[in-house]
Amino acid sequence: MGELAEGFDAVAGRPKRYVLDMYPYPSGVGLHVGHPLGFIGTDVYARYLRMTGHHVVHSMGYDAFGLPAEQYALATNTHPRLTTEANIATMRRQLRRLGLAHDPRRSVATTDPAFYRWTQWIFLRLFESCYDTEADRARPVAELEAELEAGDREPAPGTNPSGRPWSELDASARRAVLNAHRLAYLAEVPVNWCPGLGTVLSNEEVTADGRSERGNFPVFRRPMEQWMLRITAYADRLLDDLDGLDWSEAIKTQQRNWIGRSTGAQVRFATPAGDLEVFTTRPDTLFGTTYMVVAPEHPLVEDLTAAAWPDGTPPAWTGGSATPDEAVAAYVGAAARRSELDRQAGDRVKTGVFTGTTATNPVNGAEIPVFVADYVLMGYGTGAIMAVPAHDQRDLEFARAFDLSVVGVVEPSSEWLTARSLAPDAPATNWPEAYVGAGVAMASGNDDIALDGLDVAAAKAAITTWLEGKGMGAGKVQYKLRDWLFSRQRYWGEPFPIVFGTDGEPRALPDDQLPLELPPMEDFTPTTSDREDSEPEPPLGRAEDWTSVTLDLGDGEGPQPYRRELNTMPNWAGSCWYELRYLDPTNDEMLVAPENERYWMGPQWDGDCGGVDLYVGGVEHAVLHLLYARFWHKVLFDLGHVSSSEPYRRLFNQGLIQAFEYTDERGFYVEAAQVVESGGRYLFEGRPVTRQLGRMGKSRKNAVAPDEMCERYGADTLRLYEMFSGPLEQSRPWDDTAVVGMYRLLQRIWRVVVDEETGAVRVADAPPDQATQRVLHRTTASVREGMETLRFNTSIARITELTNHLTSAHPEGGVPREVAEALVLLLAPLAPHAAEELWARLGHDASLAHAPYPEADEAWLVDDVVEVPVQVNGKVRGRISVPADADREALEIAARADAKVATLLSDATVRKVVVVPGRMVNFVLA
RNA sequence: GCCCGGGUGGCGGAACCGGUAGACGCAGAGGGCUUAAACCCCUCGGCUCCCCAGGGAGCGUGUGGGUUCGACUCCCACCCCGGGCACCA
Repeated sequence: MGELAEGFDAVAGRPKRYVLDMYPYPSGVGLHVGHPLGFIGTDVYARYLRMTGHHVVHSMGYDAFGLPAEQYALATNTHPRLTTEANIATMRRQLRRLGLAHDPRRSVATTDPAFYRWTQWIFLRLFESCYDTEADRARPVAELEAELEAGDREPAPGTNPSGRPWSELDASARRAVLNAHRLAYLAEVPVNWCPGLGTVLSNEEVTADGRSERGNFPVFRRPMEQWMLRITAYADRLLDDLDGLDWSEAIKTQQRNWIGRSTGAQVRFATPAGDLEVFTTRPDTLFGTTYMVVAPEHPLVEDLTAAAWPDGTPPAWTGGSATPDEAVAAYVGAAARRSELDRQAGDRVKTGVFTGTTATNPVNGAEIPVFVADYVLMGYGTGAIMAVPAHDQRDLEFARAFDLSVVGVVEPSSEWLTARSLAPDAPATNWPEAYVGAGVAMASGNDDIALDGLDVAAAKAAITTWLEGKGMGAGKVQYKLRDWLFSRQRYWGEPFPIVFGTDGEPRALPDDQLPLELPPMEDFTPTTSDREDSEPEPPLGRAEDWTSVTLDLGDGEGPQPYRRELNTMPNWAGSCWYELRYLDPTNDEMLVAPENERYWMGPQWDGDCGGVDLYVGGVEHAVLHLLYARFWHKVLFDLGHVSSSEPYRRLFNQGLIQAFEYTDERGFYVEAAQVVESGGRYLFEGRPVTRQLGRMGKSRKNAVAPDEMCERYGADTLRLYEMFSGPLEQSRPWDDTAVVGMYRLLQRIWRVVVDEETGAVRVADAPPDQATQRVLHRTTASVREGMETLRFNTSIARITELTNHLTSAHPEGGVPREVAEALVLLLAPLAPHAAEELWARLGHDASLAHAPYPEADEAWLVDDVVEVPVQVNGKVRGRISVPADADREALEIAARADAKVATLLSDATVRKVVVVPGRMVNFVLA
């Protein structure tokens, strides 16, 4: 340990360090051509970096291929496309052909016990760490406990339900307080239970229509005791630190939306059933609150339900029931039966029933009705809202449906009023929609406070201060982000390094007892079911010798009987930190030596967060892997294990190779390979089908196998084609016929060096002529630029131009050796196999993998003579050849001398002459 | 509905900071080599029209305006395509 990562590519005396990482599986471990794009792109770049003198660690991503295929498929039971060994064998073969064969030295197999060990080690750090609400940094729970014991601080608000001081708490209450601070904790939480997969899923793994992201099975909500990771403690930093990252705005926006920070206030409304708390982003509109709503799942629903309808209750509020009890029970029951799908795909007509109870508006003492309605979600805020129909569209729709009053408390702008043909003094009741724009407060005052005339921000601040002073509310930041559900009922995954004593309390395994390996099992399939009420049965529960053990945890208790945790960690666990392991892959004392981490990933300049220099991955990990990994990395940073505060400084999202897919009149996919085109129409078995561009996949019957292309043209042709067809970040269709172009290019380059008849080298020792020098250096500069900016397509175009120049300048061979060698070196990162072979034929013994990449000589980049366009009134009317350094005057004289221009100028008045030296001349006529 | 991307020849795509639009490749046309085909090599090509084989004119980067001597590039409005979020108070 401690040696500067020999990495895998370390070269003595090459000090420029570079970490290149990729997450190569855009969507599961299927076989589609999106993968080679990422693979090849990073490989090209890594080869270029090595040749330009960088010290490179090039990770090959989070390796799922270390698994025995059958076990993997059975254990996960989630990849419809990866179910046979043949599939994996095909993928491996494909990688071999691409020259990217599985190399054990370069891969960190996350299923390797040595890797498990450190994943489990990090989990224990999470379990034994808390976050401090004041410092918002991870630190050992033991520190917090000592401070509480010494009376230096009190438990953070919300972590101590009893409210009594630490010294008066019994052992179990103290554990509960500490648990409420831990970054990894057990909790009975409503989870996403997916019987089809036999496991629970995290929020991020559930799609918007309530199905599993993998396998597309229905998902149900139910309470279960599960391991949770307190990612919410990092919400602010995960949000704020996005600003310093070199990531696409699209991904940053997705993370921002997912974290969903909103600032507002929590306000308490008094009701006969107790206080009802709401969260609002618009406390300034408190005076416009005309009713309240609680979600059907709200714990106070029952208490809020009155014994009888108050006098004068409108019939529409009662849901047709004789008593509030009946009405609320019917509504809550109906809401519970509606699936997530119905609830969101519905027509969004506002429904609800009155509870029969009123609440008191704290600012004006008004008695306002409390409703139960499903447009309020239990999962956000407090599950209850104050409704301000004048300034919230949803509330307005509900108010209109139930004939509730609408009170405007923010003056609409005059534009808004005129656009709706409203008089300035039109009452809010007449507004066609809620006013949500900026404006000053009106009709908002009581004996104590007056908001009238304040703008929205000032009014928010004033009312929040007032509420705090009265003890009726407080400023509050609310997040959409939830804690991360971290248990899975699967066999395959890291077992938790946790055992339970006879008291039922969780205990950490000591670090020196890691790794905890999975027990060998005959049958490790999850128990799946199609019944919503089925019970989760983790496969590990069937390994009885493993689950019940007698251990000495080194805690002074001696050997004791324990029961192991039966759940395993989700597949995201390993991918949260694997990039660190590449920096020090054989270290068996720590996950990564600090000096290695500092060298490769430490901050490079003032204010730099550090991290991987370039991370290539698909966009679909925006709120899964990329959020989880940032969270883990920040915890490791807080605990002092890494010096970088972010894992991936720069993120590059590669595009996918797409393919045309064809559907028949019923909308079913037909075999794309058998569709024929005729006269602009597409026919399958004689019947017309519709064509669409989409992702490749077996189910879409449009997958093309790169294998065939490799077979026919070789890996280099495939690499070149994939890189050439467009920029790396862009998705684009696969075109079988276009592949041949790159094959021809390689053949022409081959023939520059080798005589095909005799096999002899046909380069000449003569020096290149001026024209060739110019093309060579120009090409070199452009190719380098394309490489730096990951625009490999333009680099290949420039190499093609150089090749075209050489073949036409030397049709019989005899290309100057130094030019031929430069050409081969330029090509090397893109087509390494062919380049290596040519390099050897040119008489070099050593590989060109670390040969210096050609450099452009500035002297050859400037032309003596340039051709510039001459415009008349902005239209090009001629071209002139002038010395490159010609001044304005000389340019104008030359331009006027051009025969055609002279004709156009002869009987016109030149009003103005614009001359850009070296660029163009423009005559503006009167 | 909101938030991100993106619209350039028959096709994939080039074009630095506002300065020759269409590099490079595919497909296509014509020619060479060949008994023939394939491979390979050479030439041509944005669209429309005009003179007559070499040029000339007009129109052209989703649409409509604007700024500028000059706009694929900058500004305003709109249309279309792709992706994400979606009753988040």
